[in-house]
Amino acid sequence: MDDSTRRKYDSRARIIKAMGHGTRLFLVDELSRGERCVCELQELVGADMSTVSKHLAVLREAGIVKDEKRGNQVFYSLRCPCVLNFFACVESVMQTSATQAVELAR
Amino acid sequence: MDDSTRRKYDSRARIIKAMGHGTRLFLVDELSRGERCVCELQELVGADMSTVSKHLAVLREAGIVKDEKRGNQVFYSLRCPCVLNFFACVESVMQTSATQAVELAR
DNA sequence: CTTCTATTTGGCTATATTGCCAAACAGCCA
DNA sequence: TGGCTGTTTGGCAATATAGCCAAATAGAAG
Repeated sequence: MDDSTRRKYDSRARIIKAMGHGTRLFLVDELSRGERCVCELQELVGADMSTVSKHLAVLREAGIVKDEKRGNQVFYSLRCPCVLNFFACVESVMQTSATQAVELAR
Repeated sequence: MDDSTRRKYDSRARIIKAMGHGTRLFLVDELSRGERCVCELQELVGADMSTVSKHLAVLREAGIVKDEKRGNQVFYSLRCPCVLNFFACVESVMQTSATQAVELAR
């Protein structure tokens, strides 16, 4: 694999990797229902505010969410709702695994 | 977020995370064109065979690929071709970022 | 200006991931 | 059996990530 090919896959993987964490996946799912401010998200996640803020920064740097400051709050929302397609595919992978596990057990 | 919710998102994130690495994303892309044995993939990736094997193990454990031993070779193939949907979405995220960057520059 | 609230950043430790080498393993063939 | 090829596993060092606390920043309101 040459350098430019590697860069191409690395940059794409970076976006996927941003969703590859339980908390961040939860944030994306929650944002699919509309914009939320950091404090709302922090409440839902139940982690330190700084932790949630850093997760949101990862999603923002990957281009998955955007932020908008209003007053002294920051509202986050999905920039590319297509990321929700991931959920259906992941369910299908889990389904396939589960089905196969049952078949093996028979 | 309660424990069962956390587990739910963690297990889904684990699948996404498996794709969140340049080499593994490349492997999935290559496997979308048909099954390949480890030595073919190793040739294409250009890393140590053990490295490629470990990446394939990550994809296998996530349920994304399956392996089949024939003779003394192991052939890998996609178990859930829907993962290819990720590519289109990732392109769209990159497109959005690029478009916005251009607009900001104007 | 001071204070208060909301958020981000810096810094740290604990943990996880990556990629290489060497060794183990498995199937094939002489 | 012994050697050969293809693959996986164990182990290690380097690097990256996660999450907490404390400190910095920014806007709002007194």
